[in-house]
Amino acid sequence: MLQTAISDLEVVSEEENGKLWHIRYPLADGAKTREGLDYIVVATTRPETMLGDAAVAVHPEDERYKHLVGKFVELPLCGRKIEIIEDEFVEREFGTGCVKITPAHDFNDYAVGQRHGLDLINVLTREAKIIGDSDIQGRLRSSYVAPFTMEDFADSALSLGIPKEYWGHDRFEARLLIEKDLYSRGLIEKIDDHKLKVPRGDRTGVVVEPYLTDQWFVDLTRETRHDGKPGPGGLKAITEPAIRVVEDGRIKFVPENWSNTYFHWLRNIQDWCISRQLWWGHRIPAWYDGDGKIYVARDETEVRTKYKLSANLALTQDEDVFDTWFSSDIWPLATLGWPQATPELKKFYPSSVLVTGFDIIFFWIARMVMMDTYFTGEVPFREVYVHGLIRDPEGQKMSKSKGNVLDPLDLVDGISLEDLVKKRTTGLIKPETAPKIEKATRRDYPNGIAPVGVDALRFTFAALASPGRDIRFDTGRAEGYRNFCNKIWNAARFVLMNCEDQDCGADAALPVELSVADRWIVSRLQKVEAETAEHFRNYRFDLLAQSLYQFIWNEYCDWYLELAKPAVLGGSDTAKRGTRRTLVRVLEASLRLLHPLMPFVTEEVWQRVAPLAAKRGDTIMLQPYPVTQPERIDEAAEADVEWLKAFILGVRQIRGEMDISPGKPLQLLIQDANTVDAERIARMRGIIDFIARIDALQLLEQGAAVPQSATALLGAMKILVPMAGLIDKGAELARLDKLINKIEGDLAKNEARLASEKFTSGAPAAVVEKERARVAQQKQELETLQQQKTSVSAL
RNA sequence: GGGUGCUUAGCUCAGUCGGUAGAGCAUCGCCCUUACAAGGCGGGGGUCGGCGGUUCGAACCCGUCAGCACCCA
Repeated sequence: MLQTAISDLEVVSEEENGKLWHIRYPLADGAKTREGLDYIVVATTRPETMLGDAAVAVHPEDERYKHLVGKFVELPLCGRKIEIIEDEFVEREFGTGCVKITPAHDFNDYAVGQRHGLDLINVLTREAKIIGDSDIQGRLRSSYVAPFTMEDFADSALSLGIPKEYWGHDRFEARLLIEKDLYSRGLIEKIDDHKLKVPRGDRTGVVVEPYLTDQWFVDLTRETRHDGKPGPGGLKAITEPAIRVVEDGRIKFVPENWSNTYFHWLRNIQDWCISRQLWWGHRIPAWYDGDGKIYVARDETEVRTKYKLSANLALTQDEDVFDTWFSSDIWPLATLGWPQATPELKKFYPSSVLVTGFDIIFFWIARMVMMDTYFTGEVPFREVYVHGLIRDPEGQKMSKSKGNVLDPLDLVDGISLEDLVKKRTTGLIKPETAPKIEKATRRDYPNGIAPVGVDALRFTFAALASPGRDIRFDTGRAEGYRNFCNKIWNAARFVLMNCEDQDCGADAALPVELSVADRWIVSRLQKVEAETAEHFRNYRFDLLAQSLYQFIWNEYCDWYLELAKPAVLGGSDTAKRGTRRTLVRVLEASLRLLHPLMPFVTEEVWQRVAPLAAKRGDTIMLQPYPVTQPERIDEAAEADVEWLKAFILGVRQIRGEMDISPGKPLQLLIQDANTVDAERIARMRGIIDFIARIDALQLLEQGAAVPQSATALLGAMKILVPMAGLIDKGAELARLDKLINKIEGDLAKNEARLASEKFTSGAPAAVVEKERARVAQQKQELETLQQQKTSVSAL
C-alpha cells in the first residue's frame, strides 16, 4: 500500500479479468418496480465500496425506473436509506441500468455526487482497510464545498452502519466477507465474469484507490486567484504562458510534432497535487500552530518574522514532502544558483537544448517550462530534443516484470545465454512468468549476446536514432559497429606503421607533392565535414553516423589506404611526404569528427596520431570540431578517382566472374578510349597497375583485331582481359547476357517514356534532357555489348 | 472512444525537393594479398502493407481499408 497521494501519470490502467456482482438493493417505504418486485438490482465491480454508497442512480430517460426516482432504497448490510437519483452519466445498457454511487471512492461517482449534493462517505483507512469505530473518518457532510479538511468527516463507522465484522479488514478481504453475507441474505442476483480496467501504481503494481485526503495543490486552472485576492490565477499566470512559449517558437520541439502532445496535455490540465506522504523529498514549507492555522515561508524563522508570531508560539512543520517532479521543475534554475543572481545563471539560463525521452514530456519538460517561465519570465531552454525509447525485439517497452530488459553492460561486455536467462528470471514480481520469459530469451538470443564495447554501443544508439521513432534494438547492428571500431584501430596501425618516425610533412618549408588520391580524399573530407555539421544541426544522429561510417570505411580505408600504398612504399621523397601528411591529417580529422559518437577508440588513437599531424593537446575532448574548408574541394580529383574506381571495379568484376585469382597479374587491352580516358590512363597508370594488378596495358588502334577477351565497359571505353584459349565461352556469354538484359530492360522503359508526348511536354526540360542523355548512353553500351557478344559467340 | 507514429531486401532500419530504391547484419562465390579473416574482392536478393485518386511521373502528396506500436481518456 503506497499510503501517499500519487499523480495520474503514475497510474497505469490495464484490462483485467474481474467480476460483475449483481446485488439486490431493497426498496424502502413499500415502493415496487414495474414488475412488482420490492428491490432493484445494482451491478458493481467493487462490492466492498457499497458500504460508502450515497445514492443509487438511473438514467433520466430510463422508463424502467422513472417512477422510482426520488424514492429510497435500504442499503444492504448497513441499513442506511439512500435516495434513487437520475443522472445522464448512467449507461442504461450496463448491468441493470441501476448504478450505486460511492462519491468518496470513485472519480465518476465523485462527479455525480457534486452534481447532486451527495455526501462523501469514506469507508477506508489509509491502509485501505474498512474503517472501524475508532477511525475519525466517515461521512463528509454535503456542505463539502472546498476547502474542507479531514476533520469534517464527522461520522463514525458505527453511525454509518458498517457492521463490526468488517472493521479493520483489508478491502479485498472485506469483499469476500460482504459477498458471503449478501449471499446468505439472498441479495446476490448473480455474479458474471467481467473485464475491467484496474488502476495500478506504475512502480509497485498495487491497486490504487481513489481516496479523499488533504493535499497541497498548485492552481493551474483559474483565471483569477482562488482566494479572491487580486491577481491572475494559475491558468493566466502559469498554464497559458507555458502554452504560449511553444506556440510562438520560443521553445521548439524536435521532432516538431511532440509539441502537439505538449499542447494537448496543457490544454486539458488539472490542478497539480504537489504533496506526497513520503519521507524522501523536500519538506513542504508550511507550518501549523495549535489552532491549525497555516503559515508559509522558507523556514520557521522567516515564518515568525513574516507573520509577526511570538517566539513562544509552538509551530509544527507539515510532515509531507513535495512531489519529486515539483522539486525537479526548478532544476534548470537551482543548478545555477537561483534565486541568487549568479554569473552562471546569467550565462547558462536559458540553455540551448534539453535532451529527453517522450515519456517524461509531461512529468518534467512541461513542468520546467511552466514553473521556470513563471519564476523568471524567460524560458528554461530553447529546444527540446525528444529521442525514441529502446524497445525489445518485438517492439515492446522494456520492463523488468516483462523480463525483456537489455542491460547496457551486457551489450558492452557480452553475456552468455544461461546467465542472461538467469538474470531475467530471478527476482520477478510474478515468478510464474519465468518460463515464458526464458522461452522468449532463448528464442531472441540463442547464442547470448556478443561483447561489443562501449564505443560500438554508443555509435549504435546514434545510428538507430532516427527522429520520431523508437528503437528496436538490433544486436546485429551493434556487432557491425564493433567491427567498425576494429577497422579504425587497424587503419590507424597501418598509418602509424608508415608514418611514425617519418617525415609527415609537418615542416611547411619542405616541398610536398600531392597525388590525385591525396587531393581526392582531402576533398571528400571537406564534404563530409559539411554533412556532419548539417546533421548535427538537424539532430540527425543516424545520418551523422551513416555518413562517418561510410567515409571512414568505404572511402578512407577501402580506397584511400590502398591508393596511398604505392606512394608511401615507393614514391619520391616529396610524394611520400605529401601522402604521409594526407594520411595522418585526414585520419586525425576523422577521429575528431567521430569522437562524439565513439569517445574511447578515437581518444586512444588520436593520442598517437595527433603529433604526426602536428596537433598538440592533452586530449581530443578539448580539440575543436572539424570545420569544412570549401576551398579544398577538388572536383577534378574527385572525377578522376571516380573514373579510377569504375575502371578497377570493371577489372575486378571480370576476375570475380571469370574465376581469375585476385593475385594473378593481368594484361589489359583498351578499346575505344576517348582522349580523356587516354589521358587518365597515362596519368594514373601506376596506381591502376598496382591496385588492379596489371602487368601490361595496351591501347588498341581503331579497328584493330581483338583477341578472345572478357569485357568490361567504362562509358564507351572497353576494358578487355585477353583470355587466350582460357576463356570459358559459356561463362562470358552468360555474363554479357546479364548485362545486356539489364540495360535492355531499362532502355525499353526509358524509350517509352521519351516517346510519350505527355512526358516531353509536361516534364521540365532538364529532366527530359537528362532522360535523353541516359537513353543515348544506354544505347551505346548496349551496342558495344552486343558486338562483344557476337565476337565471343564466333570463337 | 480520441490522438500520434509505423508498415521499404530474410532481419533491423535510412530514403532530403515527387524524377529509375540504399545501409548494416544475414546469404552466395573467390581469396589467409605484409593495417584488418570481427577481414578483402565480387555477386544475388525488393509489385516500397492493400485499393483508389492527383500528376508527364508517386516509396514520397490526397483518400480509404488492414495490421502493429505507443500516448491520452
